[in-house]
Amino acid sequence: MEPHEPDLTAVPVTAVLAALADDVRLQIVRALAEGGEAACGSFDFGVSKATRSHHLKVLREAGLTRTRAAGTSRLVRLRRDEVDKLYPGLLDAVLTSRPQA
Amino acid sequence: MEPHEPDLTAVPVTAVLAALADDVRLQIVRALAEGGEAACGSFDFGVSKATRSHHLKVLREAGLTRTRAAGTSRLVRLRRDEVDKLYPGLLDAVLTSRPQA
DNA sequence: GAGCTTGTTCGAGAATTGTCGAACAACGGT
DNA sequence: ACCGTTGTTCGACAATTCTCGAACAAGCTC
Repeated sequence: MEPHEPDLTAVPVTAVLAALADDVRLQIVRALAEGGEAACGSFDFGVSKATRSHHLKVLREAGLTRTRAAGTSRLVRLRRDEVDKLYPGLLDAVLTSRPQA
Repeated sequence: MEPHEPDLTAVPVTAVLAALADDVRLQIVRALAEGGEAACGSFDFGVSKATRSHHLKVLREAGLTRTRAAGTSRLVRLRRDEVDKLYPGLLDAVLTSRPQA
């Protein structure tokens, strides 16, 4: 069972935007942008682990993250370079916005 | 009845992204970016006028467009400068992506 | 004023999405 | 081998969103 990490060019731009258009997922992306690779469990934003797993799947299938197994954990990281190359300014614009707006 | 055009800084970034994360609305934004101000009726992307009106409302309430009355029509335009200032690169990233992805 | 054009608003239905608990799977340590 | 930890998957339910036709409102023209 592959993690299903698509080529970013194959993902509709609306799917990328939709992936970023959620508070929980945006918090995950912010954490990844700031802290680099992190275990799934390190994201605790007030949702159940089932919900968190769902959000990570959305991000992964939108081509925004990559996941690799590490023991009993899974490490997630942002596909920063690829996203920046295909959508220059997108992540910057989203990430530098004050978290509250 | 006001058009309800919020200050862009008052709109959550997730709402802005969600507004852009739809095919019909993205086509509208593209058309506005390319052709400047346009009447609501000029957008014909295969949806009913009720649906089109709904999408224009979403864009307006996300702070992305402004609307002004002009006779029996309403002219819509992109708030390009404001968006670019608050989210540099966002519109560029979205608009320059080939329409099909 | 009658009639046409242009848009908005009002339900309502279909589809998608976010959320959860419970069950399952894989790994590591004792 | 057992157990605890870490995640994923499976229904299920609630909420949101997209879509439409019909009704309504406002403005122009005859």
